[in-house]
Amino acid sequence: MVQKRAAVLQVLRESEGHLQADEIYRRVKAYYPKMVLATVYNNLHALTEDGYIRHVKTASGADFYDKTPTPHEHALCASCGKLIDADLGDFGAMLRESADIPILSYDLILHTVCPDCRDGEPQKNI
Amino acid sequence: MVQKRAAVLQVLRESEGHLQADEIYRRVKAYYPKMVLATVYNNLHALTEDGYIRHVKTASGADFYDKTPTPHEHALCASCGKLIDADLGDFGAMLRESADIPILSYDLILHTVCPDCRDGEPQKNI
DNA sequence: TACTATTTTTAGAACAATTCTAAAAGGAGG
DNA sequence: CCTCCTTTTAGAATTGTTCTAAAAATAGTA
Repeated sequence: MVQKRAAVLQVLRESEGHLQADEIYRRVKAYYPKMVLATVYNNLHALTEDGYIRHVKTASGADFYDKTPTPHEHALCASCGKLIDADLGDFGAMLRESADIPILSYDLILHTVCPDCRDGEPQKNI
Repeated sequence: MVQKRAAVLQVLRESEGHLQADEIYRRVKAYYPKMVLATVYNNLHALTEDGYIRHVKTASGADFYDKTPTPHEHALCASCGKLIDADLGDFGAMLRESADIPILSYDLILHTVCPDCRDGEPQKNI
């Protein structure tokens, strides 16, 4: 793996877990000032293809990249805008059982208030 | 309700049920050639606010507007790109029960192959 | 090492869907 | 027929992402 790709991966792995492309860009730039946003996207795509990370699309706003590639669900905090992991048990199986059509895949984003914001802390996003 | 707003609503109501803004624009233009895309968006927002229709956001590509405002789930056909209704029983309740966090709302889009495409018909979107 | 092929990076333009802005037009009520 | 409020228009702006073509880096192999 080439240096800049490794840096993108490292930044994401050292993060809380879910970052948007522009935040990854800002962080990688600290190491590689010449880095360009297109390179971040290139590498995020490559890393996603290769199964190192996961691309989490959202209906509103920028997509996130998740350092954990194994399938699980996500929630967006309505207060601070952070993406957090959500445990829904074996939701996928349940979904497939209850649906009246064959499900190839699905995009699910829950909207919640994250624990930090619930406890009266952060809220950087209002 | 003013004429153009009514026309937007009518076009959607006379459709199969789920249209994107630019398709609504094209259809309304048949009645009002001077219609402008911004007006379609204005009216779609107003109609959504007033509960006449429903705004269905997607993670990839344009959003849809649904003539049926009552809550239900949706699936996108991977073959032709159409949005169709999906019956998932009382999915919302099930979701809230199985989640480890409070759920304010959620965005869910299933990916499927619609009945028409399954039966070897349409596929306009490949 | 030298040569070639492939991959990665860059810079900047392009893109798509949507929103914004400010002005013009339309309609409603007194 | 004024005045106010809503709707419409035209076009620019925005946002996040992708594309393009050229340059640079890297790898593979003789």
